[in-house]
Amino acid sequence: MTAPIAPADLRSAMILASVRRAFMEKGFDGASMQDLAREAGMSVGNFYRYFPSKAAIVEALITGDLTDLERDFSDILVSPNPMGRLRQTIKRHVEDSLCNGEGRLWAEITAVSLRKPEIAVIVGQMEIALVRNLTTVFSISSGLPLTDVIDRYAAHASFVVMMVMASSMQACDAGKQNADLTALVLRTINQTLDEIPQMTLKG
Amino acid sequence: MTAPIAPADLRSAMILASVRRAFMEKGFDGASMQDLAREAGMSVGNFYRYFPSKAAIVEALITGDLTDLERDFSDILVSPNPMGRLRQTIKRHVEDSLCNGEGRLWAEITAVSLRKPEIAVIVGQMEIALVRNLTTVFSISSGLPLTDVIDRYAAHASFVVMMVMASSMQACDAGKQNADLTALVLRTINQTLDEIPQMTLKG
DNA sequence: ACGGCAAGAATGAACGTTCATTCATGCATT
DNA sequence: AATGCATGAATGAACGTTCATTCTTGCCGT
Repeated sequence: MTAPIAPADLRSAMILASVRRAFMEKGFDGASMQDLAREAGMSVGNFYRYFPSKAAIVEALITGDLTDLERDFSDILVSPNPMGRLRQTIKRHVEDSLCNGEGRLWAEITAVSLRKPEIAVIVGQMEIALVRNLTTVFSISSGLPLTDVIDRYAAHASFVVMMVMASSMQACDAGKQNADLTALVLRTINQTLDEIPQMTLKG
Repeated sequence: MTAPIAPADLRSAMILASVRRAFMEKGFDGASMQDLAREAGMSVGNFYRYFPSKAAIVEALITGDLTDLERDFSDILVSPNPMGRLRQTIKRHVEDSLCNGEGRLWAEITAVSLRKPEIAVIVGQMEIALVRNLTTVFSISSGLPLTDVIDRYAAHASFVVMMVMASSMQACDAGKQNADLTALVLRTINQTLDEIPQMTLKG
């Protein structure tokens, strides 16, 4: 049987979605529980029925992002041309995430993760998941065993992740400057992916 | 005559140096004035004789970093081979800044600058200064007029800055993973700099 | 050499505010 | 009547900031 989605979980997910705005505008330390509750459209007391503490919200938020990423990759992995699909997903992500506020959140998460070990663990899990997913794509498109790919190209995966993150954290001025920079980022990512061997198709 | 350094300025500079640790460990919002004062080895009240508010400390801290950068570049610009000197300065910076806590501070600054316009202004000035300095180096080593270089290679400069920042914000695990990643970062930076035309030396 | 004294460096308790968290209470629905 | 969801006022701790006060220093007339 499929796991039934508890209504409370659904509610929690909706709360997490609304709460992002408050965190974007004020930061994790700057946003108060009052702010979060207001943004979620409920009272402070009721808020605590869904999340036992402020720290729990932050952790749930990051964990939720990890779930989203897994979903993106499951799409990529089942596609007929995973590597091509990966490239276009990254392109879209880099071009869209410029001014949508998602970068603010990631900058916040990065800063906190370098400071708080318990957050570092969660972010570390996410990066491990990303690298595993990326190397899996590499493995499929190259035909090499996953273990070999991890040995040789894990750093390539990390590097791509780093570039995507970094470009999402750029200040958005919507000028030529940013467009040129985005182009350079995408070119570099593509060059990095070009270094992964490709399986020669048999006719 | 050289501008005399007021003792108060010297003291402020020392306070800024000591205060970095508190900000690294707790973040800009997380560190209290009591924390900062304790780290600076003085009472809270006395602390306010040197900085009128918490925001002023943050701004002074970032501005101080800008001054440091200008000093680095003045060394580079007067060297006989500015481009080579630039490469080795970047290499040293990327390799050293991995686990020394400077990345924590930059992650914090990045996050705040995406959130607070007044901080964004200061960080923006720093990035402008960096790009101007880098393009000046490009201009010298290529022989092209500065305006041309800015037109064509400002994005290259921004890109290099972005890479250096991003790699300093990586979590430090001191393993093979990080070493490989750093190698990729440095390779990419060098490739980017290779695209700047070099003046042919005349014998 | 020495007591008196102004100047300002330094202190930490106090202030008003805001924070995360809790709890007594109300309002449906059964 | 009873159960579960929701409220927002209450609580105590901690925050940034201020301020009355105490130390430290160096100079003065003697």
